[in-house]
Amino acid sequence: METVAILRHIAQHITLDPEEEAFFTSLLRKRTLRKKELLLQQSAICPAEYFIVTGCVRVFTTDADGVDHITFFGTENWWVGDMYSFLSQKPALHSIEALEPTELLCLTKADLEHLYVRVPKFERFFRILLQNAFIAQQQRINQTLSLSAEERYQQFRQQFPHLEQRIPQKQLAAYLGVTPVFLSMMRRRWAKGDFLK
Amino acid sequence: METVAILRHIAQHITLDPEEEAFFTSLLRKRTLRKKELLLQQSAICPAEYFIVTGCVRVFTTDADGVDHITFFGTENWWVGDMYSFLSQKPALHSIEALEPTELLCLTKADLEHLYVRVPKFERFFRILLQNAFIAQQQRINQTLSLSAEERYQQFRQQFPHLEQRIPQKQLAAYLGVTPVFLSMMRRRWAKGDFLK
DNA sequence: CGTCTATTTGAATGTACTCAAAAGCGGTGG
DNA sequence: CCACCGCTTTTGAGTACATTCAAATAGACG
Repeated sequence: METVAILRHIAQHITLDPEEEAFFTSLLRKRTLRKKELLLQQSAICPAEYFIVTGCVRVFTTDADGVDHITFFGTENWWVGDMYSFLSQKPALHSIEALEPTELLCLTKADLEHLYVRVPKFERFFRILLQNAFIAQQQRINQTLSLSAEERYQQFRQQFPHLEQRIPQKQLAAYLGVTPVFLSMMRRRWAKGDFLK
Repeated sequence: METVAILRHIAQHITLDPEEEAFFTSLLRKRTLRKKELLLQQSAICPAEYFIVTGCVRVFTTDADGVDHITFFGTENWWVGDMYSFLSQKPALHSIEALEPTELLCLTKADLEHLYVRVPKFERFFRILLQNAFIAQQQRINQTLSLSAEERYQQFRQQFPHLEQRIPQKQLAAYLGVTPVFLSMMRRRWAKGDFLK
Protein backbone atom coordinates (compact mmCIF):
# COMPACT_ATOMS: atom_id res chain seq x y z
CA MET A 1 0.00 0.00 0.00
CA GLU A 2 1.11 3.51 -0.72
CA THR A 3 1.92 4.93 2.69
CA VAL A 4 4.86 7.17 1.89
CA ALA A 5 2.69 10.26 1.55
CA ILE A 6 0.82 9.84 4.80
CA LEU A 7 3.98 9.05 6.77
CA ARG A 8 5.66 12.12 5.37
CA HIS A 9 2.57 14.11 6.31
CA ILE A 10 2.67 12.80 9.87
CA ALA A 11 6.39 13.37 10.21
CA GLN A 12 5.76 17.08 9.78
CA HIS A 13 4.17 17.16 13.22
CA ILE A 14 5.32 14.17 15.30
CA THR A 15 8.20 11.67 15.15
CA LEU A 16 7.40 7.97 14.98
CA ASP A 17 9.80 5.09 15.43
CA PRO A 18 9.63 2.26 12.86
CA GLU A 19 7.47 0.11 15.10
CA GLU A 20 4.92 2.86 15.58
CA GLU A 21 4.90 3.53 11.86
CA ALA A 22 4.27 -0.13 11.21
CA PHE A 23 1.45 -0.26 13.70
CA PHE A 24 -0.12 2.86 12.28
CA THR A 25 0.03 1.73 8.67
CA SER A 26 -1.36 -1.67 9.65
CA LEU A 27 -4.57 0.14 10.64
CA LEU A 28 -5.07 1.79 7.27
CA ARG A 29 -7.21 0.39 4.53
CA LYS A 30 -6.89 1.59 0.98
CA ARG A 31 -9.88 2.65 -1.01
CA THR A 32 -10.34 3.84 -4.58
CA LEU A 33 -13.16 6.04 -5.84
CA ARG A 34 -14.24 6.56 -9.40
CA LYS A 35 -15.19 10.06 -10.47
CA LYS A 36 -18.63 10.96 -9.06
CA GLU A 37 -18.56 8.04 -6.65
CA LEU A 38 -19.93 8.76 -3.17
CA LEU A 39 -17.62 8.15 -0.24
CA LEU A 40 -20.24 9.15 2.31
CA GLN A 41 -23.94 9.78 2.05
CA GLN A 42 -25.52 12.49 4.17
CA SER A 43 -27.41 10.91 7.11
CA ALA A 44 -25.36 7.72 6.98
CA ILE A 45 -22.92 7.03 9.81
CA CYS A 46 -19.40 8.07 8.90
CA PRO A 47 -17.29 5.04 9.80
CA ALA A 48 -13.82 6.48 9.25
CA GLU A 49 -11.61 9.45 8.63
CA TYR A 50 -10.03 9.48 5.20
CA PHE A 51 -6.62 10.64 4.06
CA ILE A 52 -6.46 11.58 0.39
CA VAL A 53 -3.40 10.19 -1.40
CA THR A 54 -4.38 11.38 -4.86
CA GLY A 55 -7.50 12.96 -6.28
CA CYS A 56 -10.09 15.44 -5.11
CA VAL A 57 -13.41 15.28 -3.30
CA ARG A 58 -16.11 17.70 -2.28
CA VAL A 59 -17.58 17.64 1.23
CA PHE A 60 -21.06 19.08 1.03
CA THR A 61 -24.56 19.27 2.48
CA THR A 62 -27.79 19.18 0.55
CA ASP A 63 -30.35 21.53 2.09
CA ALA A 64 -34.13 21.21 2.36
CA ASP A 65 -34.55 22.74 -1.12
CA GLY A 66 -32.19 20.20 -2.64
CA VAL A 67 -29.40 22.74 -3.12
CA ASP A 68 -25.80 21.67 -2.44
CA HIS A 69 -23.45 23.70 -0.28
CA ILE A 70 -19.79 22.80 -0.20
CA THR A 71 -18.09 22.88 3.18
CA PHE A 72 -14.66 22.25 1.71
CA PHE A 73 -12.71 20.56 -1.03
CA GLY A 74 -10.31 17.81 -0.09
CA THR A 75 -7.17 17.22 -2.15
CA GLU A 76 -3.84 15.44 -1.79
CA ASN A 77 -2.63 15.16 1.83
CA TRP A 78 -5.87 16.33 3.40
CA TRP A 79 -8.07 14.44 5.77
CA VAL A 80 -11.78 14.36 5.03
CA GLY A 81 -14.76 12.90 6.79
CA ASP A 82 -17.77 14.00 8.74
CA MET A 83 -16.31 14.74 12.13
CA TYR A 84 -19.69 15.12 13.77
CA SER A 85 -20.90 11.72 12.63
CA PHE A 86 -17.54 10.06 13.16
CA LEU A 87 -17.39 11.14 16.78
CA SER A 88 -21.02 10.80 17.78
CA GLN A 89 -21.91 7.89 15.50
CA LYS A 90 -25.00 9.82 14.51
CA PRO A 91 -26.22 10.52 10.95
CA ALA A 92 -23.70 12.52 8.95
CA LEU A 93 -24.31 16.17 8.14
CA HIS A 94 -22.27 15.93 4.96
CA SER A 95 -21.98 13.87 1.83
CA ILE A 96 -18.60 13.30 0.24
CA GLU A 97 -18.17 12.75 -3.49
CA ALA A 98 -15.13 12.27 -5.68
CA LEU A 99 -14.61 14.99 -8.27
CA GLU A 100 -11.76 12.97 -9.79
CA PRO A 101 -10.58 9.37 -9.53
CA THR A 102 -9.40 9.37 -5.96
CA GLU A 103 -7.28 7.14 -3.78
CA LEU A 104 -7.67 7.28 -0.02
CA LEU A 105 -6.53 5.63 3.16
CA CYS A 106 -9.26 4.83 5.68
CA LEU A 107 -8.87 4.90 9.45
CA THR A 108 -11.90 3.62 11.34
CA LYS A 109 -13.09 4.98 14.65
CA ALA A 110 -12.22 1.81 16.54
CA ASP A 111 -8.74 1.75 15.05
CA LEU A 112 -8.17 5.40 15.80
CA GLU A 113 -9.09 4.76 19.42
CA HIS A 114 -6.61 1.88 19.58
CA LEU A 115 -4.07 4.18 18.05
CA TYR A 116 -4.60 6.86 20.70
CA VAL A 117 -4.03 4.26 23.41
CA ARG A 118 -1.02 2.59 21.89
CA VAL A 119 0.66 5.67 20.39
CA PRO A 120 -0.54 8.66 22.41
CA LYS A 121 1.55 10.95 20.23
CA PHE A 122 -1.35 10.79 17.81
CA GLU A 123 -3.42 12.79 20.27
CA ARG A 124 -0.90 15.52 19.67
CA PHE A 125 -0.87 14.96 15.94
CA PHE A 126 -4.60 15.34 15.51
CA ARG A 127 -4.71 18.23 17.94
CA ILE A 128 -2.28 20.10 15.72
CA LEU A 129 -4.23 19.21 12.61
CA LEU A 130 -7.42 20.42 14.21
CA GLN A 131 -5.81 23.67 15.27
CA ASN A 132 -4.88 24.37 11.68
CA ALA A 133 -8.31 23.38 10.41
CA PHE A 134 -9.92 25.56 13.05
CA ILE A 135 -7.90 28.58 12.01
CA ALA A 136 -8.67 28.00 8.33
CA GLN A 137 -12.38 27.80 9.08
CA GLN A 138 -12.27 30.97 11.13
CA GLN A 139 -10.76 32.78 8.20
CA ARG A 140 -13.42 31.40 5.92
CA ILE A 141 -16.14 32.64 8.28
CA ASN A 142 -14.57 36.06 8.43
CA GLN A 143 -14.29 36.22 4.68
CA THR A 144 -17.92 35.33 4.15
CA LEU A 145 -18.84 38.01 6.67
CA SER A 146 -16.67 40.77 5.27
CA LEU A 147 -16.26 40.15 1.54
CA SER A 148 -18.56 40.44 -1.45
CA ALA A 149 -19.08 37.47 -3.74
CA GLU A 150 -16.53 38.85 -6.18
CA GLU A 151 -13.93 39.37 -3.47
CA ARG A 152 -14.52 35.86 -2.16
CA TYR A 153 -13.98 34.52 -5.65
CA GLN A 154 -10.68 36.35 -6.05
CA GLN A 155 -9.67 35.28 -2.57
CA PHE A 156 -10.34 31.65 -3.43
CA ARG A 157 -8.18 31.86 -6.55
CA GLN A 158 -5.30 33.26 -4.54
CA GLN A 159 -5.65 30.83 -1.68
CA PHE A 160 -6.01 27.69 -3.81
CA PRO A 161 -4.22 28.59 -7.04
CA HIS A 162 -4.49 25.23 -8.79
CA LEU A 163 -7.89 24.16 -7.57
CA GLU A 164 -10.09 26.26 -9.83
CA GLN A 165 -8.95 24.31 -12.87
CA ARG A 166 -9.71 20.98 -11.25
CA ILE A 167 -13.30 21.58 -10.23
CA PRO A 168 -16.49 22.34 -12.17
CA GLN A 169 -17.63 25.94 -11.87
CA LYS A 170 -20.90 24.77 -10.43
CA GLN A 171 -19.04 23.29 -7.48
CA LEU A 172 -16.98 26.40 -6.95
CA ALA A 173 -20.22 28.39 -6.87
CA ALA A 174 -21.59 26.02 -4.23
CA TYR A 175 -18.44 26.65 -2.19
CA LEU A 176 -18.50 30.43 -2.57
CA GLY A 177 -22.19 30.62 -1.72
CA VAL A 178 -23.41 32.05 -5.01
CA THR A 179 -25.44 30.62 -7.88
CA PRO A 180 -23.59 29.16 -10.88
CA VAL A 181 -25.31 31.81 -12.98
CA PHE A 182 -23.84 34.60 -10.92
CA LEU A 183 -20.37 33.09 -10.86
CA SER A 184 -20.50 32.95 -14.64
CA MET A 185 -21.40 36.63 -14.73
CA MET A 186 -18.52 37.52 -12.43
CA ARG A 187 -16.09 35.61 -14.61
CA ARG A 188 -17.27 37.45 -17.66
CA ARG A 189 -16.83 40.82 -16.00
CA TRP A 190 -13.35 39.72 -14.93
CA ALA A 191 -12.40 38.45 -18.40
CA LYS A 192 -13.44 41.72 -20.02
CA GLY A 193 -11.50 44.86 -19.18
CA ASP A 194 -11.75 44.64 -15.39
CA PHE A 195 -8.05 43.97 -14.91
CA LEU A 196 -7.75 46.45 -12.09
CA LYS A 197 -8.91 44.40 -9.14
CA MET B 1 -8.64 31.78 42.84
CA GLU B 2 -11.89 30.49 41.50
CA THR B 3 -10.92 27.26 39.77
CA VAL B 4 -13.95 25.10 40.47
CA ALA B 5 -15.58 25.92 37.15
CA ILE B 6 -12.56 25.18 35.01
CA LEU B 7 -11.79 21.93 36.82
CA ARG B 8 -15.36 20.79 36.39
CA HIS B 9 -15.11 21.72 32.72
CA ILE B 10 -11.95 19.68 32.31
CA ALA B 11 -13.34 16.73 34.22
CA GLN B 12 -15.95 16.36 31.48
CA HIS B 13 -13.26 15.15 29.12
CA ILE B 14 -10.26 13.83 31.06
CA THR B 15 -9.58 12.67 34.62
CA LEU B 16 -6.88 14.42 36.64
CA ASP B 17 -5.42 13.29 39.91
CA PRO B 18 -5.06 15.95 42.65
CA GLU B 19 -1.42 16.56 41.86
CA GLU B 20 -2.17 17.22 38.19
CA GLU B 21 -5.02 19.50 39.16
CA ALA B 22 -2.71 21.43 41.44
CA PHE B 23 -0.08 21.76 38.76
CA PHE B 24 -2.62 22.88 36.21
CA THR B 25 -4.21 25.49 38.43
CA SER B 26 -0.78 26.78 39.40
CA LEU B 27 -0.32 27.81 35.77
CA LEU B 28 -3.47 29.91 35.64
CA ARG B 29 -3.58 33.63 36.21
CA LYS B 30 -6.78 35.42 36.98
CA ARG B 31 -7.80 38.50 35.11
CA THR B 32 -10.78 40.83 35.35
CA LEU B 33 -12.16 42.99 32.57
CA ARG B 34 -14.46 45.95 32.85
CA LYS B 35 -17.22 46.33 30.32
CA LYS B 36 -15.79 47.49 26.96
CA GLU B 37 -12.25 46.67 28.05
CA LEU B 38 -10.06 45.09 25.37
CA LEU B 39 -8.49 41.72 26.16
CA LEU B 40 -6.68 41.53 22.85
CA GLN B 41 -6.04 44.08 20.14
CA GLN B 42 -6.04 42.96 16.52
CA SER B 43 -2.43 42.75 15.24
CA ALA B 44 -0.99 42.37 18.74
CA ILE B 45 0.52 39.02 19.69
CA CYS B 46 -1.97 36.87 21.61
CA PRO B 47 0.00 35.70 24.66
CA ALA B 48 -2.51 33.27 26.14
CA GLU B 49 -5.69 31.30 25.82
CA TYR B 50 -8.45 32.50 28.11
CA PHE B 51 -11.12 30.57 29.97
CA ILE B 52 -14.19 32.61 30.83
CA VAL B 53 -15.39 32.10 34.39
CA THR B 54 -18.12 34.73 34.27
CA GLY B 55 -19.09 37.37 31.75
CA CYS B 56 -19.19 37.66 28.01
CA VAL B 57 -16.80 38.80 25.28
CA ARG B 58 -16.90 39.28 21.54
CA VAL B 59 -14.11 37.96 19.32
CA PHE B 60 -14.08 40.06 16.18
CA THR B 61 -12.10 41.45 13.28
CA THR B 62 -12.20 44.98 11.97
CA ASP B 63 -11.98 45.04 8.17
CA ALA B 64 -10.31 47.55 5.86
CA ASP B 65 -13.47 49.72 5.88
CA GLY B 66 -13.51 49.83 9.67
CA VAL B 67 -16.49 47.49 9.96
CA ASP B 68 -16.51 44.88 12.73
CA HIS B 69 -17.31 41.24 12.06
CA ILE B 70 -17.85 38.93 15.01
CA THR B 71 -16.29 35.49 14.78
CA PHE B 72 -17.95 34.31 17.95
CA PHE B 73 -19.21 35.27 21.37
CA GLY B 74 -17.50 33.77 24.39
CA THR B 75 -19.49 33.17 27.57
CA GLU B 76 -19.12 31.16 30.78
CA ASN B 77 -17.00 28.02 30.38
CA TRP B 78 -15.71 28.85 26.91
CA TRP B 79 -12.14 29.32 25.85
CA VAL B 80 -11.34 32.38 23.79
CA GLY B 81 -8.21 33.71 22.18
CA ASP B 82 -6.70 34.15 18.78
CA MET B 83 -5.51 30.67 17.95
CA TYR B 84 -3.60 31.82 14.90
CA SER B 85 -1.58 34.39 16.81
CA PHE B 86 -1.21 32.21 19.88
CA LEU B 87 0.33 29.37 17.89
CA SER B 88 2.40 31.30 15.40
CA GLN B 89 3.24 34.28 17.62
CA LYS B 90 2.30 36.51 14.71
CA PRO B 91 -0.09 39.50 14.82
CA ALA B 92 -3.59 38.52 15.87
CA LEU B 93 -6.40 38.42 13.36
CA HIS B 94 -8.97 39.21 16.03
CA SER B 95 -9.66 41.67 18.77
CA ILE B 96 -11.43 40.57 21.94
CA GLU B 97 -13.59 42.92 23.97
CA ALA B 98 -15.69 42.43 27.09
CA LEU B 99 -19.41 43.02 26.60
CA GLU B 100 -19.94 42.64 30.35
CA PRO B 101 -17.70 42.72 33.40
CA THR B 102 -15.77 39.51 32.82
CA GLU B 103 -13.54 37.27 34.84
CA LEU B 104 -11.09 34.98 33.08
CA LEU B 105 -8.29 32.56 33.71
CA CYS B 106 -5.21 32.98 31.51
CA LEU B 107 -2.96 30.20 30.29
CA THR B 108 0.16 31.38 28.48
CA LYS B 109 1.75 29.62 25.55
CA ALA B 110 4.86 28.68 27.50
CA ASP B 111 2.79 27.29 30.36
CA LEU B 112 0.58 25.35 28.00
CA GLU B 113 3.65 23.76 26.47
CA HIS B 114 4.91 22.78 29.92
CA LEU B 115 1.51 21.38 30.61
CA TYR B 116 1.54 19.22 27.48
CA VAL B 117 4.89 17.78 28.54
CA ARG B 118 4.05 17.21 32.18
CA VAL B 119 0.42 16.15 31.79
CA PRO B 120 0.06 14.75 28.27
CA LYS B 121 -3.60 14.09 28.91
CA PHE B 122 -4.10 17.74 28.07
CA GLU B 123 -3.20 16.95 24.47
CA ARG B 124 -6.30 14.84 24.50
CA PHE B 125 -8.34 17.45 26.30
CA PHE B 126 -7.63 20.20 23.82
CA ARG B 127 -8.00 17.80 20.90
CA ILE B 128 -11.54 17.06 22.06
CA LEU B 129 -12.29 20.73 22.58
CA LEU B 130 -11.01 21.53 19.12
CA GLN B 131 -13.11 18.77 17.60
CA ASN B 132 -16.22 20.31 19.08
CA ALA B 133 -15.22 23.79 18.01
CA PHE B 134 -14.47 22.52 14.53
CA ILE B 135 -17.90 20.94 14.21
CA ALA B 136 -19.61 24.09 15.48
CA GLN B 137 -17.76 26.20 12.95
CA GLN B 138 -18.66 23.84 10.13
CA GLN B 139 -22.29 24.22 11.01
CA ARG B 140 -21.94 27.97 11.06
CA ILE B 141 -20.37 27.92 7.61
CA ASN B 142 -23.15 25.74 6.28
CA GLN B 143 -25.75 28.00 7.78
CA THR B 144 -24.29 31.11 6.23
CA LEU B 145 -24.21 29.28 2.90
CA SER B 146 -27.72 27.90 3.02
CA LEU B 147 -29.84 30.29 5.08
CA SER B 148 -31.20 33.79 4.52
CA ALA B 149 -30.46 36.54 7.04
CA GLU B 150 -33.84 36.00 8.69
CA GLU B 151 -33.32 32.27 8.99
CA ARG B 152 -29.87 32.81 10.45
CA TYR B 153 -31.37 35.15 13.01
CA GLN B 154 -34.00 32.62 14.09
CA GLN B 155 -31.34 29.92 14.13
CA PHE B 156 -29.19 32.02 16.44
CA ARG B 157 -32.07 32.54 18.85
CA GLN B 158 -32.69 28.82 19.02
CA GLN B 159 -29.05 27.87 19.32
CA PHE B 160 -28.15 30.45 21.99
CA PRO B 161 -31.44 31.11 23.78
CA HIS B 162 -30.16 33.43 26.48
CA LEU B 163 -27.51 35.26 24.56
CA GLU B 164 -29.68 37.67 22.59
CA GLN B 165 -30.68 39.48 25.76
CA ARG B 166 -27.09 39.89 26.86
CA ILE B 167 -25.65 41.50 23.77
CA PRO B 168 -26.38 44.77 21.95
CA GLN B 169 -28.26 44.30 18.69
CA LYS B 170 -25.44 45.93 16.82
CA GLN B 171 -23.14 43.11 17.90
CA LEU B 172 -25.63 40.45 16.95
CA ALA B 173 -25.86 42.03 13.50
CA ALA B 174 -22.07 41.89 13.21
CA TYR B 175 -22.24 38.20 14.06
CA LEU B 176 -25.06 37.39 11.65
CA GLY B 177 -23.40 39.29 8.83
CA VAL B 178 -26.10 41.94 8.33
CA THR B 179 -26.28 45.64 9.04
CA PRO B 180 -27.82 46.79 12.34
CA VAL B 181 -30.42 48.60 10.24
CA PHE B 182 -31.48 45.41 8.54
CA LEU B 183 -31.59 43.43 11.77
CA SER B 184 -33.88 46.06 13.21
CA MET B 185 -36.18 45.66 10.20
CA MET B 186 -36.26 41.90 10.60
CA ARG B 187 -37.18 42.24 14.26
CA ARG B 188 -40.04 44.56 13.42
CA ARG B 189 -41.40 42.14 10.81
CA TRP B 190 -41.13 39.35 13.38
CA ALA B 191 -42.82 41.37 16.13
CA LYS B 192 -45.75 42.25 13.90
CA GLY B 193 -48.02 39.43 12.75
CA ASP B 194 -45.33 37.22 11.25
CA PHE B 195 -45.80 34.49 13.83
CA LEU B 196 -45.85 31.76 11.20
CA LYS B 197 -42.16 31.14 10.69
C1' DC C 1 -22.75 11.20 -33.17
C1' DG C 2 -26.23 11.98 -29.77
C1' DT C 3 -27.61 12.75 -25.13
C1' DC C 4 -27.03 14.82 -20.85
C1' DT C 5 -25.26 18.18 -17.96
C1' DA C 6 -22.68 22.48 -17.34
C1' DT C 7 -22.16 27.13 -18.69
C1' DT C 8 -23.55 31.43 -20.75
C1' DT C 9 -26.68 35.13 -21.62
C1' DG C 10 -30.58 38.25 -20.78
C1' DA C 11 -34.56 40.21 -18.29
C1' DA C 12 -37.25 40.73 -14.25
C1' DT C 13 -37.27 40.25 -9.24
C1' DG C 14 -35.97 40.32 -4.40
C1' DT C 15 -33.00 40.62 -0.57
C1' DA C 16 -30.15 43.29 1.91
C1' DC C 17 -27.47 47.81 1.85
C1' DT C 18 -26.61 52.92 2.01
C1' DC C 19 -27.80 57.31 3.32
C1' DA C 20 -30.31 60.30 6.21
C1' DA C 21 -32.92 61.61 10.06
C1' DA C 22 -35.63 60.80 14.24
C1' DA C 23 -36.35 58.53 18.50
C1' DG C 24 -34.71 55.89 22.45
C1' DC C 25 -31.45 54.65 26.00
C1' DG C 26 -27.57 54.77 29.14
C1' DG C 27 -24.08 56.82 31.41
C1' DT C 28 -21.98 60.97 33.42
C1' DG C 29 -21.48 65.39 35.54
C1' DG C 30 -23.45 69.26 37.57
C1' DC D 1 -31.61 63.50 40.85
C1' DC D 2 -32.06 65.50 36.67
C1' DA D 3 -30.20 67.09 32.27
C1' DC D 4 -27.38 66.48 28.71
C1' DC D 5 -24.42 64.03 25.52
C1' DG D 6 -23.21 60.19 22.78
C1' DC D 7 -24.31 55.90 21.03
C1' DT D 8 -27.77 52.52 19.64
C1' DT D 9 -31.99 51.50 17.48
C1' DT D 10 -35.80 52.65 14.51
C1' DT D 11 -37.88 54.28 10.32
C1' DG D 12 -38.16 55.53 5.44
C1' DA D 13 -36.63 56.08 0.63
C1' DG D 14 -33.66 54.96 -2.98
C1' DT D 15 -29.98 51.66 -4.64
C1' DA D 16 -27.01 47.68 -5.58
C1' DC D 17 -25.82 43.07 -5.44
C1' DA D 18 -27.23 38.64 -6.27
C1' DT D 19 -31.21 35.59 -7.46
C1' DT D 20 -34.78 33.34 -10.30
C1' DC D 21 -36.61 31.97 -14.53
C1' DA D 22 -36.01 30.93 -19.23
C1' DA D 23 -33.59 29.86 -23.29
C1' DA D 24 -29.45 29.27 -26.05
C1' DT D 25 -24.77 27.41 -26.41
C1' DA D 26 -21.02 24.63 -25.25
C1' DG D 27 -18.72 20.50 -23.38
C1' DA D 28 -18.25 15.84 -21.64
C1' DC D 29 -19.02 11.10 -21.96
C1' DG D 30 -20.71 6.91 -23.69
